[in-house]
Amino acid sequence: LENNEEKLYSVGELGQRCGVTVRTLQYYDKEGLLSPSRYSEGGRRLYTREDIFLLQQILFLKSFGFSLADIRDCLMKTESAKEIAFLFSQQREVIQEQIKKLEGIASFLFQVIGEINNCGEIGTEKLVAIMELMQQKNPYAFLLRYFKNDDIKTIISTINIDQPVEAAWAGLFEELFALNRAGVDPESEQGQEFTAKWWAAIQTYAKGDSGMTESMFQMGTDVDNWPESAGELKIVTKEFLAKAFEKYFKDKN
Amino acid sequence: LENNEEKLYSVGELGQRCGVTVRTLQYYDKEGLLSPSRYSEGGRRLYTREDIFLLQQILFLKSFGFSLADIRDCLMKTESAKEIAFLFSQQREVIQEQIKKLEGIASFLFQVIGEINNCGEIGTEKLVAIMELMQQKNPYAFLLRYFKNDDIKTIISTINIDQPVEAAWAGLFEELFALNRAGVDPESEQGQEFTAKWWAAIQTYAKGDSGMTESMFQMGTDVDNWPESAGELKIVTKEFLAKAFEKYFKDKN
DNA sequence: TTGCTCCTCACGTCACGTGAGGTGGC
DNA sequence: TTGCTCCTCACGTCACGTGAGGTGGC
Repeated sequence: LENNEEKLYSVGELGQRCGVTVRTLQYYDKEGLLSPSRYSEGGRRLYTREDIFLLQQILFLKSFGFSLADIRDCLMKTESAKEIAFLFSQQREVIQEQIKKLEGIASFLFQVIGEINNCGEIGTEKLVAIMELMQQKNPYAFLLRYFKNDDIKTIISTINIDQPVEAAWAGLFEELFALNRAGVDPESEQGQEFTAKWWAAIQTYAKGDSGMTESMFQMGTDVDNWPESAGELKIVTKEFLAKAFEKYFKDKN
Repeated sequence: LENNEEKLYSVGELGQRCGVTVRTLQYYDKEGLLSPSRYSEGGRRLYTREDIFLLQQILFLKSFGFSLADIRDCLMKTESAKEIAFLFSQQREVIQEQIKKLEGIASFLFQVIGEINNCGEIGTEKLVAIMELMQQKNPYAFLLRYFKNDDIKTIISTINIDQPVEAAWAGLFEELFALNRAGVDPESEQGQEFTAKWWAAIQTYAKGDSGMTESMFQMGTDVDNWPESAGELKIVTKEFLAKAFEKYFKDKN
């Protein structure tokens, strides 16, 4: 109960919000995957932000089919915000890969449906082909290498020395939040000027990352699904960026 | 060893191509999920096309986290090609939903990364927000209703009475295969004329299905990942459609 | 004080994995 | 005949689920 103490979560609270049961958290504790850094006087588990980020990593890796034993070996204790940002960008890349894979399956299904409607039949081998596509020996094994490597922290600190791109984005985000707080209209001249800068940054940043531009296009469309705890980010995205880009693209065409 | 017998798979063969072990197929048999419709003289399991389509349904539903008990109740024995086509189109819709969800997560991650680089910190609640997004109480429960309903077959037969859209696609596919077999150059006038028709059909068909257009844009880009057993479909898509659309969009801009 | 959450055993379960010992099929 | 696949028990395991009996905290 100190003064500027950060929020702590109990097993039940955390479980509910993250979609896991109390029993699961107790099990992870017993197995040494995730032990809470604090306990109440009565011996109850209290999870800090560090613990929660570990849980986030666990659930992410688990969703790609890794065993708890594998996961245990490559969890990364977070010491700086940069490290978190780095791991998040890794996760985003993996998700982008997954999206591509699913798009491949969807388009193949579409073709097969067309062929069935045409021939009135489907061959055994085409069925098998679909299943080969769906399993596709998970190409995420590289994840373990990425995460397992103890040098990651060194790599990150190296990267940090010169990263003009990251710095540029930090500046843009600062500006975005400032504009929103100042109540600037996203459709105003000032708002549209900022939107143009943001768009230019996307174009630069998305270079060589085909999924990124799409990801940014999608931005805003899914805001309604974001949970309440997204906080200011949700408001800024919905109230400012969504409106700003709507007008921006309307004017462009 | 009859004359026009279709290809049969043994446990090992099927397992290898579908990414499951022999033991798994034996287990599914014992549990009554999937028993092969034929056996060799020596009592070995032989899987027909019907069985394989059941396995396809099992693996698809399993990949969305359903238990084998749940799956057992809603497997659909396929009696007509139309039924297979219908179930495939359901699967494609679910995949499209999944893609949307992943895109939402990716864009949210991107925003959070930006905020971290800006503030140099990430709040506990924002971490939790990411996890709420990632779990998102699987919205695929409706799948069970879709598949479980015994009336599905009736529904399908009803739909079949008037389906000008499906008929149009069947015609287009027929034409596509014919053109390819006739060795028509996709970049020729005849080829481009066909491409325009195909594109128009996409525009119509994609109405109200936001993922569809994207899915079709992606078409061709992932062909290299398609397995060999995709057969003529792979060749037609790669050799004809991919080339045809490349030129088509080049000319359009 | 009441109701809810959380605690630790401990046994159960789901979906297979892993040999053990024997047969089928090219 | 050899090597590989496949067969059926049967016990093991991974990641929890499910009470059983008791305590913590607003």
